[in-house]
Amino acid sequence: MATPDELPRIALEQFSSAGYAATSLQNIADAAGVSKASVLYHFASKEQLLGAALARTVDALEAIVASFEGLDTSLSARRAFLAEFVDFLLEHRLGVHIFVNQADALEDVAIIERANALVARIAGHFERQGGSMEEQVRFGIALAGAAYLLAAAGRFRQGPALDPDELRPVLTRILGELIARPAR
Amino acid sequence: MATPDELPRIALEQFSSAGYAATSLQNIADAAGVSKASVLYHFASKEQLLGAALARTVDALEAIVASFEGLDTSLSARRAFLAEFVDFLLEHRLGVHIFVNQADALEDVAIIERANALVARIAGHFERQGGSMEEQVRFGIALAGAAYLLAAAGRFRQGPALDPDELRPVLTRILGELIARPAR
DNA sequence: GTCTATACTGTGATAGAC
DNA sequence: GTCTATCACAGTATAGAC
Repeated sequence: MATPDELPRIALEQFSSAGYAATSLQNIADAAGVSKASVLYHFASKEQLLGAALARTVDALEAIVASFEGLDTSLSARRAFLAEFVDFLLEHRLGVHIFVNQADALEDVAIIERANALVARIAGHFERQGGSMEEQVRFGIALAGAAYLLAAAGRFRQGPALDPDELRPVLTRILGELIARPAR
Repeated sequence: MATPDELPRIALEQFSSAGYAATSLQNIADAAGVSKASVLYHFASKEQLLGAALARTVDALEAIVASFEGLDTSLSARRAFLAEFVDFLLEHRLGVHIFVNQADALEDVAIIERANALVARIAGHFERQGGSMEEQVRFGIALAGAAYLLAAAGRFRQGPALDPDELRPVLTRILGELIARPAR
């Protein structure tokens, strides 16, 4: 039986893998070993539980965006952003997965709106730099591709699951090619 | 009021954007201008409607996989595959979006299992060529990134929505960098 | 072939005992 | 703070009139 402060983590796992709509409070209560009513004692609604599950992820994203917007538009600044961003993706992979894959299904949920606005700010910054549609596309592929990969890591792989520490340099290199290349 | 053969297309749009679980038969019936019972007259269950909505996409994917597995592992063969693949992504963007983003939420649905097996075959082919975990990661990012971008195109963009014909060369170049690079 | 009406199940949320 | 019991409602699916 899980303690109440573990509920957001348990909920996050299910919201990420099965989807918010497809995950019932009963599912979460069962996984936590408590009753549905007990879950709703700590979080007044399913939506508030989602908010609690995503709070740390949105805070981390906000910190990244704030520091990023203070930088100039040089390649080295992009590379610095990238390192931060990869760490963020690795640490908050389930939350990011929800933002990317369920953003429009959950578009009227407060915390999702907040996250969408933050992603739009990053994307806008990248677009202003390159000015081209291609830069926008590159950023979208990098974000969504990484989010998918980290949440689904191992689904299509026969071998052992992907290890975060093994993944970090690979992800940094690939995302670097996408969004922090030298200008052509 | 839509004709019955338009129902799969209408359903596909909603399943892709709002998610399968979050889309009710009532939503689909309303969008089609018919009653819920009428939808269920043509498709015996919600799951069968999903199957009809995804049928063309899975068929197209199967054709691509079959032709691809007949090829050798040269760079030119990869490039040929890529051209086919980009066309497939552009034409079936909503279906691909469902496969990528809702695959594990729908893992016990027959047509999703079929699609998962096909994607695993492509991924396995790519892995065999490169042999490295990085090749697998590159493929995952390319697939999921493109799927997200095409389904969500314009969500984070202030300007006009992305045009498929404008997008094709850009997508081909970016995915080419990811999965059809010259060997290093 | 489309509709209204209905059966049945599961949902989010609340009340109240302990 | 956790539980059982219950509420009102929406979900899929079916029955039967037309």
